[in-house]
Amino acid sequence: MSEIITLTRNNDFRRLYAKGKSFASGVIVTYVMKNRTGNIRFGITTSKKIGKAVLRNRSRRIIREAFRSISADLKPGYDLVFVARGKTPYVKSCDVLRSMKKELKEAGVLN
RNA sequence: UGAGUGGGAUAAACAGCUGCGGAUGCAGUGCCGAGAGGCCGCACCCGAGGAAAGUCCGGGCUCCGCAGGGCAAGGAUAACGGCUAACGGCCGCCGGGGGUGACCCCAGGGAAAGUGCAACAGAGAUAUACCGCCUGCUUUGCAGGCAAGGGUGGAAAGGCGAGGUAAGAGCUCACCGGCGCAGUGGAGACAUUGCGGCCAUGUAAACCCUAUCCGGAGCAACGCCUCACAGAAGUGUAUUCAUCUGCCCGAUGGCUUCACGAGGCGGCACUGAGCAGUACCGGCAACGGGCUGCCAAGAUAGAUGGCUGUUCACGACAGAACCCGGCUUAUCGUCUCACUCAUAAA
RNA sequence: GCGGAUAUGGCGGAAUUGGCAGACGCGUACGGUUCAGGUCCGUAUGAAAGCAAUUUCAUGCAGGUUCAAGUCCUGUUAUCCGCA
Repeated sequence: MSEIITLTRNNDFRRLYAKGKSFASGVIVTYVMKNRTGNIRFGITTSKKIGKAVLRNRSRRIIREAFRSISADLKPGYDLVFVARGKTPYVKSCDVLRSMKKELKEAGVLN
């Protein structure tokens, strides 16, 4: 039985940026790395480049919603970080879902 | 009808399913953790803004010694009267400026307390005599008088007209302006009337002077708890040191400097300078009082998303983070109230 | 949360107490020197209008004070930095 944990520490994010594999599309960038906990751990990055607070919140919500609908089909034991890009707050969540699916399949995390 | 001025309200709406955060009630005392603590089920309710923003002011709250005295230094404000917990805010009013008008704008104290600066131009810039005008003489000029006219400049010794004179000049007079004194009105700024009388430019968003006000730091404040650690250097009992800066006095403390890990809870959402309404009372108004109703975000990587359907004007600026009162800035529109001008009609 | 700094041609970077802004260097273009290139020397170089003389607009942006603002004041935008 695996559970979903939110990444909070800056350390974890740094480790993923440095050592994780990355997959990119126009709306989202995904960093993937195996961990030994047996759980799925994920985090979302929305930098100030995206825009003001409203746009950053919007990006985060869309990504979280896409992740929620896909999370049942994930293999356990991975750390994931999703980075929003400039376009992200202006697209619909199904677009994010599509590219997230594609990137996770490429990474081999998807069942 | 057109053009405009000043306020106010609103911030797409409705339905269904699902997802997220929180309060309350009920229940197992089940699960996780070394511990402080945390998590899980069901029901029902609530869940961003007019600016939540900028952090420009004023408070509350907390700690620093509960906040002391004097002189400095620094900062803020600036007609007058009021409102307010307070304010650099608001209301009223005065003065000045703009607009045909509704109305709008003004850092709006002091330049005879002192200092500085005013480039270039110009004869001369706080002082003067270049061209001039007038008189006299020994007449290509010299001496004396004058400051009206010319020219320069942002600014040239109140303005304009008349009298006056050798030529001129507030030298005299009328009007205007400004200054001083007195009277009247007003709570006051001030207005107005009378008399006297006319030498001193501008700049204080230059230094400065006057009046009033200001202790510092901030919720990563601060308090409590759990596990871990209990170290190194310096001062030597008060003439030193610390408490926002300097000096003096006073007070308190006994230590000061460096090092000081990981985590949890409270603070924190609460009856509060509270919010909404009002055919009520006082006040021109800001506002105060009365009455009625309500107590409905509270996260901690940070809650509002997704899908479906319908409608329209097709949706701007934009996300609470300790809490209030303002100011400023951003903003697609829609509705509404009062008023002004023009035209037409009555 | 608290606090500070900066913004000037294509680039770097001057401009004393407010008083002629675009100094100076780099770059670019043209010309000269050379058989050729480099070096070196000279001229031009913010934008718009105009044949030209010249005029207007230009110090991040919007206002204000002043006779006069890159400089002083207020608001605002962007960038950078410090402390906890």
